[in-house]
Amino acid sequence: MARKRITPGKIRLTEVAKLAGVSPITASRFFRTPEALSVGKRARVESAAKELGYVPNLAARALASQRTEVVGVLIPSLTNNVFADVLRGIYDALDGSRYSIQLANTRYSILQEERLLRLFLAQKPAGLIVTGINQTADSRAIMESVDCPIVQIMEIGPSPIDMMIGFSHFDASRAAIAHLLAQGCRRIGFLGARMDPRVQRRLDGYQAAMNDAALFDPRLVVTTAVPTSVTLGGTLFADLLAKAPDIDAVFCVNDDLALGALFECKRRHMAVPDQIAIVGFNDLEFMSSSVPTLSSVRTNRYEMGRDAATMVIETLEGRRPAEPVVDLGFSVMERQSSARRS
Amino acid sequence: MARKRITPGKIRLTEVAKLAGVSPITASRFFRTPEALSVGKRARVESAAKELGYVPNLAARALASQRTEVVGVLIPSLTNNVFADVLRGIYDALDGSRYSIQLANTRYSILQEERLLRLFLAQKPAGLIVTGINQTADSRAIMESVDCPIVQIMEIGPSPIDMMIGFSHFDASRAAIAHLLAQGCRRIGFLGARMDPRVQRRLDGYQAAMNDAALFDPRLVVTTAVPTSVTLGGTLFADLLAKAPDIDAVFCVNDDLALGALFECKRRHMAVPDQIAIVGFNDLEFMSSSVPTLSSVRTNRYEMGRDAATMVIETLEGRRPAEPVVDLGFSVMERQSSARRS
DNA sequence: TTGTACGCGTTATCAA
DNA sequence: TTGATAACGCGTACAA
Repeated sequence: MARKRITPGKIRLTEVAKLAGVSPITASRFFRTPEALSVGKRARVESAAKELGYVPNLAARALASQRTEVVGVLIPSLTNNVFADVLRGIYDALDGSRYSIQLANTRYSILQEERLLRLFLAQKPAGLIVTGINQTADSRAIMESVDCPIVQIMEIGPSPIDMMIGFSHFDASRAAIAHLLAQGCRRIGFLGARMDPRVQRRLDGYQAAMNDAALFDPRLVVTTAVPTSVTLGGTLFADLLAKAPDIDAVFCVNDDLALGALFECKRRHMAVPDQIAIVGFNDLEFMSSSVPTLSSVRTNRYEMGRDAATMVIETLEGRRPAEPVVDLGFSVMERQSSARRS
Repeated sequence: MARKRITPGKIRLTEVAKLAGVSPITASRFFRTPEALSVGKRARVESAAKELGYVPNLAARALASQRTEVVGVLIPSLTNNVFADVLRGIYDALDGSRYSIQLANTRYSILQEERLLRLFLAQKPAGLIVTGINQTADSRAIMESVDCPIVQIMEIGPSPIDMMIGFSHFDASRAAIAHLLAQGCRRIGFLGARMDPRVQRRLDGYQAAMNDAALFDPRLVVTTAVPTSVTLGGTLFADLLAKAPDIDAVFCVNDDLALGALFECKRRHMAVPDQIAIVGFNDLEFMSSSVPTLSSVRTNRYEMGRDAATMVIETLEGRRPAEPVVDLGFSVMERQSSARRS
């Protein structure tokens, strides 16, 4: 009853070891800790592997070692430029390392996120990078019980699951409003799209700043759950003007909306900044080259991704970061679109 | 010498099977082909799995079955909006399915691509989606010897490795120039950044169209290897004006450059389209809401990603697409920026 | 520094 | 429809 499966042509570690004249485990060590081999055997295994075109079987490795070298990354959107920058940072940091990335898209749904989390964990990831601080209770419980470094990115808050890197969207938004107030603006509109948790906190920051100045008026706020776009910026700005024709400034929760608002101003022949000041959020590349240049709140997205990945690696290698929560801050980039002749 | 490793608390298939009162293989079948079980056992295994909180071990599964359910995706850039749309299509198509995605970034390097390809293949992917038709000879050889569906995306050409979906960048570019010629433009500049193979083919298309009209002049062409940006669009346009002050139109290889050129025109108080017509490429969302609206060549990026993923799935399920090469075409979106009063 | 023995958790194969 | 057996390819633990 020879119901063996043995595939004959296949190159396994055993084949490499045989050709090199060593035991399989020695060949195995060559790929993981080459410095533990004598120089002679090291060379023999190396050339044998090359000659046979050996490709390690990652599944077997993962099964035997009970771990993998993939870092799971959960982000809410692939389309959003903001995450593209974060991702670039993550890929850059992990590129030279032994770790690879498993990326998934939660589509701004924490239920979806929970599902993906379970999927990821079935693969025993080396580490995890997740977006934001609003997870389901189950997600949190799962992550807290898992034994791998986890970094929450994009924002900071109390009680990190493990580590955290980001900034305060509330403070950033409030700083943007403070800038507009300092420019002499009083009727400052707010344009928001998608309204995910971080955008919501920007709205909170706006409201706090306006309340502090005794200038808050609900008619100044226009939001929608619709995903953002430049076109939407124009639409929302038109809505805002309809509700509050006397505005002298508008704060947009992202730069696409700001650009859309600028175009809408052009269409209506409204002068920016003299008639309407505009401030965006994220400081995408185009903000500094539009006409007029657009003010925005710069956030350190690339650094966020890069450092989050680095925190994972450092932890895996036993050098846990001293500070589990990193505030990357932000800066208000004051440009022509909000330069009022007070 | 009992150096067993047996972890006690762990829930394996065996535990589930024991609780359900069936053999492990029966429990295994429940997760793969539930309809092959009798109704009674099916229910018993199901409740046992739920009760124990069983999570399948993907590494063991991959090792035993010699395959995985991940589709590898190789793209040259994460920052480029163009790929964000393609990715969204891929994720959307694969989302409901059993397959997950392994994404890697080649950074526009075919050597990097080859390295990543080897890495992916060590995981025995269910399928592969790669960008473009310019792979190294080794990459091609590797892919041709692999037994899984492979789709090349973004462009089409002769001799697909397996399947292909995209469009002709040469034709698309030529169509854009034909449009400008039809508008009465004669001195049509060309702005190119990054100059990857597909951009190069757009340049070829431009040159062919201009030669056909006996209007080609090397001074009209400005290119750089630098990655694209809106700011760069302004810079390149300024360079073009310096070399050829008499241009009456500019074709930009992407929309960021086009927007940058538009802003540069504003800065110089050059009327668009009356003095300078502008046409971009890709038709990103903002093109239709700028002032003036910007003409562009629309490409079906989302569909490309979605259909590429679908082709992989169909092939895996035994329904191989009738046509291995799919041309998604393009369309020239004629907007204000190129509407000349002939 | 190198090797022996065996387990990792699942599925393919064959038989009933 | 169900089950027994072995195999998937590698790493861990321990010994030499």
